[in-house]
Amino acid sequence: MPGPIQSLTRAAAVLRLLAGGERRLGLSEVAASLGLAKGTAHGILRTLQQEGFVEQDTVSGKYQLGAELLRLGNSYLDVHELRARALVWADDLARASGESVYIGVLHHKGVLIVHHVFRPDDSRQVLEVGAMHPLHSTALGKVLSAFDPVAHNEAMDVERTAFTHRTVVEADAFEKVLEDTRSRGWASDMEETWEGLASVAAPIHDRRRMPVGAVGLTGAVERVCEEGEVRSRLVASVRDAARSISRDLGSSPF
Amino acid sequence: MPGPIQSLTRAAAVLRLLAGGERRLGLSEVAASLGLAKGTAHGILRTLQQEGFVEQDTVSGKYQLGAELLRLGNSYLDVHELRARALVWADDLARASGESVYIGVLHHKGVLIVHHVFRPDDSRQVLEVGAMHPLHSTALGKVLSAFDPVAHNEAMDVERTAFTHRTVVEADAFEKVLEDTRSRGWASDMEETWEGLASVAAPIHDRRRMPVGAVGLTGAVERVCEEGEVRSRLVASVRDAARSISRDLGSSPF
DNA sequence: CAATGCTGTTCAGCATTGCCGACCAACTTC
DNA sequence: GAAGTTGGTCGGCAATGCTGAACAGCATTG
Repeated sequence: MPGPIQSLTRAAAVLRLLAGGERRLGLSEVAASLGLAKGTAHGILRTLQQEGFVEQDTVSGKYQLGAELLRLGNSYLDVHELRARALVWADDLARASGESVYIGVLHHKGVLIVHHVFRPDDSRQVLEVGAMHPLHSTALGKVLSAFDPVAHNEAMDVERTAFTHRTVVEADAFEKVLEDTRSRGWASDMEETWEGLASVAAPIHDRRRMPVGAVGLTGAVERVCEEGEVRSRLVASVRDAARSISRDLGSSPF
Repeated sequence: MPGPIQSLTRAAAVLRLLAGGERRLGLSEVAASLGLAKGTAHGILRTLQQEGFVEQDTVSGKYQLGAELLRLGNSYLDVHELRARALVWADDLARASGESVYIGVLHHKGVLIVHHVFRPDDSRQVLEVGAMHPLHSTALGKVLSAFDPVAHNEAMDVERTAFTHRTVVEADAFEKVLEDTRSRGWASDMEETWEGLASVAAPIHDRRRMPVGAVGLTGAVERVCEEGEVRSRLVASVRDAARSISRDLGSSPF
């Protein structure tokens, strides 16, 4: 395979750098962080700014991500077939379970949330579409790691940080979890990522029976679990939703 | 000002092209649409793919936008100061009014929605964050056009399409609408964009009293209006919210 | 069933392109 | 006011990436 275009990979690195740090970054910081000459970095930033991918604070001169990225990210969702098919099923699942519902796909050693339905009550919640969740500690991540070979490799490679004392970190133990997930067809997360929160998820397959994503719900452990186990009613709802979406995508049910 | 980087502007054009068409595009289509040699287009696409900005359907070989854009768009929202400050106020406004609330900023001859709170009932709604609304027919757009000189120019330049029979299209009449908006400090949209929907919006100013965005609500014309006029209670709520956000941004209230 | 149009992809040669690093101007901070 | 910053610019060199043609895999077509 021929080499990639230098200026493009550098521009992508700039965007990722800007996405990483919370605050705005100056030209010199960008150049130094990426090991580029100031002139080079400036050329890239100037072009990205003209295209709307980057904005410059007129007073401080520092740079941040631009609005065009939001627009393009939204367009991505529009063409995303899995998401489009899953919309109504996710809604039903949220209604039936009373919990927040997430749909995620594998992306860059993590789970990218492509759809999120709020828990159907009036509590204040923040939308997590576009956010990344860890592969090794969430129900969505475990499902992907168990059924998608690529995700499996990435999950084993990545450093599995312990978010809580219940997080499974050790390789052998984690592999065991994935085997269980494969055999029973769904995964759970009992306060392994966030204290007090539990989640359940099941895999979504496409027409060629390849795993393309996962659907799951998350909620307070007191509501989701019973005697240390996930309520079987919720497990059934999640698996039903996953099957329905898969069928919508053309996967035959048998 | 020195010239922009060729390959970058071309890559941006590719992304915008992919964002425009609903369906996936083939290499040849991309190359032809942009007037590039096939080899050139392929190099750009290949690099964008490696960076995750573009994905290729393995079976058809066609290209579509990639997941990384969603992630970056999300990061954009994280850094967006206006949005961060406005979150709670938008929530309160939705609660008080019982309608969906939008926050928009000027972007590329339109209004980019950076925040959207669902109408507080159980109806099925689609999140419009990242979507573009027209400048000349929505309340948000009119507010921006009235108070932001840049938006004003763009609104006058752009071709104002008539979405409904009530849309104000003609230049003089539109200018009149903007003057009214300026004098009373808020704008409305009575079925000028979508049949049956009305909206109200007010401007948000930053610490230097420059207009940086707008906040508004949208709902069924029967609920929002009364005897052909927007309910004054809703107008007051929207303007209060706009003032609160502006104050949060450091704009002095007098 | 082969011919013919597609598709995406590769490659080598050439000159355009954009990278580099020094330089400049405008602000802070001593 | 000097010595740091900062972001921004510019000329010259060569590495870079663009071009256009040729390739391989697939469908549809004659």
